[in-house]
Amino acid sequence: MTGQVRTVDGRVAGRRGQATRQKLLDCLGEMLSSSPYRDVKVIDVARKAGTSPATFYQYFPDVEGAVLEIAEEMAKEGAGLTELVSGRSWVGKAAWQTSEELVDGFLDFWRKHDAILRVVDLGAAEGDKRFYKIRMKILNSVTNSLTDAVKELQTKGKVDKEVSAAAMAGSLVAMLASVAGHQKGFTTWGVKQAELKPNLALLVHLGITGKKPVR
Amino acid sequence: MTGQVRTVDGRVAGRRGQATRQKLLDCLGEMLSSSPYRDVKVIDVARKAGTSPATFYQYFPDVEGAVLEIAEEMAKEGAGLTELVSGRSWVGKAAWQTSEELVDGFLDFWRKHDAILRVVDLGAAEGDKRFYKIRMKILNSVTNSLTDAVKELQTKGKVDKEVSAAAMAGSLVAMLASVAGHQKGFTTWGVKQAELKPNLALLVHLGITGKKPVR
DNA sequence: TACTTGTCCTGTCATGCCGTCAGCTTACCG
DNA sequence: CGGTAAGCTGACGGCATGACAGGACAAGTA
Repeated sequence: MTGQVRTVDGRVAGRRGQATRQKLLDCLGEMLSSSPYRDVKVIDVARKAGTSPATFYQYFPDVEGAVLEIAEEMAKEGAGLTELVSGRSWVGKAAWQTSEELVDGFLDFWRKHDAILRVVDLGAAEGDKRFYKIRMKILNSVTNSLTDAVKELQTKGKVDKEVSAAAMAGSLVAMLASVAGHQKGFTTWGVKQAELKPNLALLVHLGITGKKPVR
Repeated sequence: MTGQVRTVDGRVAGRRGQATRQKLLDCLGEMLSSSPYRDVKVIDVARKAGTSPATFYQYFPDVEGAVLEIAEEMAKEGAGLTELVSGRSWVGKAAWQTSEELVDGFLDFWRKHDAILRVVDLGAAEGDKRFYKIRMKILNSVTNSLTDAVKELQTKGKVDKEVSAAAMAGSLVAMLASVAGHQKGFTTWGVKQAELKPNLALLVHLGITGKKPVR
């Protein structure tokens, strides 16, 4: 389905080529973690990978193109976030546990990939559809599951019909993503991780069920 | 207090100089709206302003420095967001109105300054303290007011003591900021502005008061 | 008006990154 | 061992960066 990995000039990448390519991606990932996106240069990535800029351009059209590649990879992993919601219960004590685990899982994922996610977020906010699609892919895996949860609670009459399930789920997920992206900021401001998580869980619970949690 | 506007080489900028400087800032602002941050070049800004790159460097150390300048200006305006919350009521029907107006005001502000806020957000996420400070200045104007509101409701016994007022306020504001930054994204995904706002207001209301709104 | 002073702008230059190409080296295969 | 395709890089024109010195300009002074 994905076809073979190809170089920019159309050749099929073999064993060695793929290794080089991967090394470049790894080095780019590291650079993104340590320096501002704006200052990441092709030549630096190449140097770090022990190769030349020309080699970089053999595999990627530009820095952005390579970032997209990394992001795509991460998005695949992000699809697994669905399991934080799907099949979970939103009733009684179980609902609280579901909320907590969702928040935990989400924050962990974000912390793990923060550098790339920053860039994806920027690209998406700037209106680049490719980045936006990737961001969607990750967030939707959670958003869709949450939307379903709300809808189900609505059919059971446990949540007001007026609530737009999609908007609610989307807002909650956006909140999680934003807070996750500024976790360091929160701690600097004096809010500790320990009190941040329960409050996020509380908001999730309130948003989905419309009620205070039973702990 | 702010002292005089100075050039990079220490001279005091006069009438004409300040005009040029401002023009450069304006043009930079426009460029940020129309092209990715990574691709904004000094030479383009200078050309757009009808001057030369050398002139740009007379007033700013680099693109980032100029962006900080614009952001600082915006932050001053952002301080006015406090009024969306301070002195408002969080009881009964008034609480719902307060929530709605907060969401409205916030989204408007973000839409107005979206380009520059994107960059500030990125800088803050990357750990740049200067950008982080600006982001704080804007968000705190709302966060602090909201924190006070929660604390007041807590002393009246209307909100659980366990809730961390700061964390709750911070999370809600982060949500608003994130959703605001991806407004276009939401509409693309099929969530209309009309249903987005009430749901955000609902979440704000739930988060602050812990109860469903009375409309 | 001519002169002086300090602000303001730009031409120019060395430096460094970008992105491409031709050509060399390496690996694989019959 | 030759052929073929993959893999890599030196080299190059082009462009942005950032610094400087010097010229243009406005305003005050005699």
